[in-house]
Amino acid sequence: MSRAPNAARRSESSRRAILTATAELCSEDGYGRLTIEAIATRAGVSKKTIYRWWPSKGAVVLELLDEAASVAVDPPDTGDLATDLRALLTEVIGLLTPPHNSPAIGLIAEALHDPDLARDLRERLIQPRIATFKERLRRAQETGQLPPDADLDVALDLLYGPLYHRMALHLGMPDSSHLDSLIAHVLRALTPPPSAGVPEQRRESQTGVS
Amino acid sequence: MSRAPNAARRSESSRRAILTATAELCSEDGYGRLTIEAIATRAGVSKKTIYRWWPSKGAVVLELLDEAASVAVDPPDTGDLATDLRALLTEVIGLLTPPHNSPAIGLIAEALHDPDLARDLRERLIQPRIATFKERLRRAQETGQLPPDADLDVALDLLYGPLYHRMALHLGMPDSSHLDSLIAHVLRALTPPPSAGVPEQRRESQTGVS
Amino acid sequence: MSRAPNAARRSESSRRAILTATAELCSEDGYGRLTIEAIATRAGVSKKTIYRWWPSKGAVVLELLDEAASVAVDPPDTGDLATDLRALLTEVIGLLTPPHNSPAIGLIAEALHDPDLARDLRERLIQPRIATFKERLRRAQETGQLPPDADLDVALDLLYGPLYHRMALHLGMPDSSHLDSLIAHVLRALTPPPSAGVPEQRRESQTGVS
Amino acid sequence: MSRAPNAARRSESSRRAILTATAELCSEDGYGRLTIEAIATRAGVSKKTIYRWWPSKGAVVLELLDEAASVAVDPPDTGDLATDLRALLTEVIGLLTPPHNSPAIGLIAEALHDPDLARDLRERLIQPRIATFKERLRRAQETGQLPPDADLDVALDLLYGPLYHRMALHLGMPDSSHLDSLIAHVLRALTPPPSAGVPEQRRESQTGVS
DNA sequence: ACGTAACCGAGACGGTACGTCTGGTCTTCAA
DNA sequence: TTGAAGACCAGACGTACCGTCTCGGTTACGT
Repeated sequence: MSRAPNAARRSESSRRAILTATAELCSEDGYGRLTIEAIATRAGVSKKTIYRWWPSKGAVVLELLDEAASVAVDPPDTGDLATDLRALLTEVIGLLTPPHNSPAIGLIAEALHDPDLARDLRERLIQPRIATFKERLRRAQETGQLPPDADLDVALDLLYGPLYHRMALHLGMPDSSHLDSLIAHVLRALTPPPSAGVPEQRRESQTGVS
Repeated sequence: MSRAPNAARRSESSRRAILTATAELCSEDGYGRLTIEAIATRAGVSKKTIYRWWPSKGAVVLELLDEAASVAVDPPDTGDLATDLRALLTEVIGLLTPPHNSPAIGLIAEALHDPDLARDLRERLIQPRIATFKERLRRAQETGQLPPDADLDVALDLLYGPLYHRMALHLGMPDSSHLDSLIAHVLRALTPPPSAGVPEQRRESQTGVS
Repeated sequence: MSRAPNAARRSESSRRAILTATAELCSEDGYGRLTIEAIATRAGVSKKTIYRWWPSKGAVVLELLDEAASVAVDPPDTGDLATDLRALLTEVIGLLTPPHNSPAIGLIAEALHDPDLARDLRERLIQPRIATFKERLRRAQETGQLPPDADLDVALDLLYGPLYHRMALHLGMPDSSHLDSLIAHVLRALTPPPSAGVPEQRRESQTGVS
Repeated sequence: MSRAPNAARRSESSRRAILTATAELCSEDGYGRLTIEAIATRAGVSKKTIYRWWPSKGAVVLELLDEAASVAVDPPDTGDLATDLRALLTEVIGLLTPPHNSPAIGLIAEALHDPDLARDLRERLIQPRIATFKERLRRAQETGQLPPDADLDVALDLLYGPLYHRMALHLGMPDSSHLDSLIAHVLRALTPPPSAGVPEQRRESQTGVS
């Protein structure tokens, strides 16, 4: 019969101390070494206070990333699709490229056997970015940079997929030219079978990249 | 100054018991609940014996998968590229689709913060499959199903990437039609910009898929 | 510099609720399981309110016993000393014989490492009873049932001592015949060394018992 | 399904370290401040190791006292009963008179709400001393210092009772003259109603005390 | 009569210690 | 002289209460 704590009376200073301590410890020792005990000690906070507001250390880190992300709800829009996709992918590459032991990677690892955390991760971090991504593609359809019937879900898979693939298998994130090549391939895949002048349009947008 | 154990005197029956126990426990409780202690108890083996031959529980599971995989070194070759890619991807989908709590997923999760395990995983399980995959693409180039300058690394990223993407974010494995669509898109991406009869060839291979 | 609360404004209903809840919890789970938190919850009272008026859970229980005790200030006096001593001892036996987990015993246990509580316990529960006990013996001296120079402190020790001895070591409270025997021995101890007809006097008083 | 640990393989050095640490902490901070955690830390031992062999901190302290006691199985026997009783009682007074925060008192307090510990305490510490005490009285009966039908259980109650009474109520241990007086009274109580030369014998023993 | 002091409920907070768990190492003993 | 059995150190886990502390709301006194 554990009743929910009263969020109104929550101590913001404790919350801040916890997130700060988590960030520090995470960058010092890596997500793997991160411990609720250590967070509590570093933050000068009772373990109970952490457990009161978060179900697991993963949830704390998720909130940390959530804050840090400060999601740009509006997608970048320079007018050139490839450039904007590059920007979006580069942000994710940043999250998945550990200087040491990335919190994002740790979070994904933990979510792999914690369905609750997985759901939170998806809802709070991933879905907003997916929406942003699709919004940009939708604009591209409006401007004719992409055909109106292009499958945006496939685009999502093809563009983000490689990053997770490489993360999961420790294959190294794509460098700048890999990235350009990937984007070019995917844009080509999304264009309709060659019939008329559509390809020219695509080529124009690619030209804009260089 | 820990001396290496003498592999020649290793007890094969212990090894078998350990792997069997690991398999059982893994399918009963899932990788997450798996414990060296539990393996030792179930296998009737000392913990020391496990630590003597494997550095971590991940390594045990890796060996388990390695055996079970008995990789078909030769790629499938029905003559139709899309069909064969489908077969290759479907195998991976099987590994990444947990009936319960897949050992493969657990292994990937653990490898995310264990570089040694990651290396072993890559060398023993992943690279052989990548080689097989590329071998099939190379044959496709020889038969003209793919252009000779197609970037096989990009193909790898685009085809396997989506699976890991979906695994990592719990988005659900692609179903049959998703898969067809992905393969079709990727094959289109790999063909050169429309100039000659190549597109026809591609369309043929797509027809073969349906 | 915590100022003393104003007793005049104290809420009697809270006090009652706290004592009632304490009594219930004590009889349900025993003194050992009793916690301030549980009392507060059961009584529908803030923990602060308890701490405002009592220094410890022991103090609450002490007040509970104090109320329940409703000390008979006047000692029993049937005219027969042994009978009256029996009555006095029987009351204490009742307190120290747990049907379950006696609050009195719990209180004594806690007082063993809480000097403040020990003092309160002595002053509020014990001393009045000792005074009553001695008052009865004094009357016995006046009526000649005890010699005028009988050592009343020794009598106290000899009569109550066995009860605490048995409580402390879980030896079981004396039954009816033990009790008679104890009283008889102690009365004999208090009589002066045999010189004249004194023994007869004692025997008379014993006869009065039947 | 917790299997019992194998006592044969128990580490004597750990056991010693634990008991030593317990003794130190007990005399430094008192029984009340004693903590399993602190014992483990001080002893350089895992908490698990303590819990493996003892059910509670009380049990550890009990074993400590048990060792320290190294009970003299043979009762003192100077030939004078009162003198020997004095010696026996003085030993107990020593245990129950805290220089600070006596382990024995803490143990008794804990046993008051821990029946298992109470049983152990009785069997390992108390009963042997009771047996020793009664053995001395039995010899006194043989030498005629006590009547053959003296009730030894009553003697036990009357002699040890006062000590526990005073301990429980923080009344202060009896000083030397109190003690003499108590013993004298009890010996008188154990002698039969005056009829023959017995009193002389008693008086002799009393003389021996002074 | 009305401001204000202080009690009240509620419960979040920093802490301490609990007893359990798992990981990896070290010791013992039987074959 | 190996290897099964398992005790050991280490320390994080999540829980239970502790006693302190705000926070509004509500008496009830004192001016």
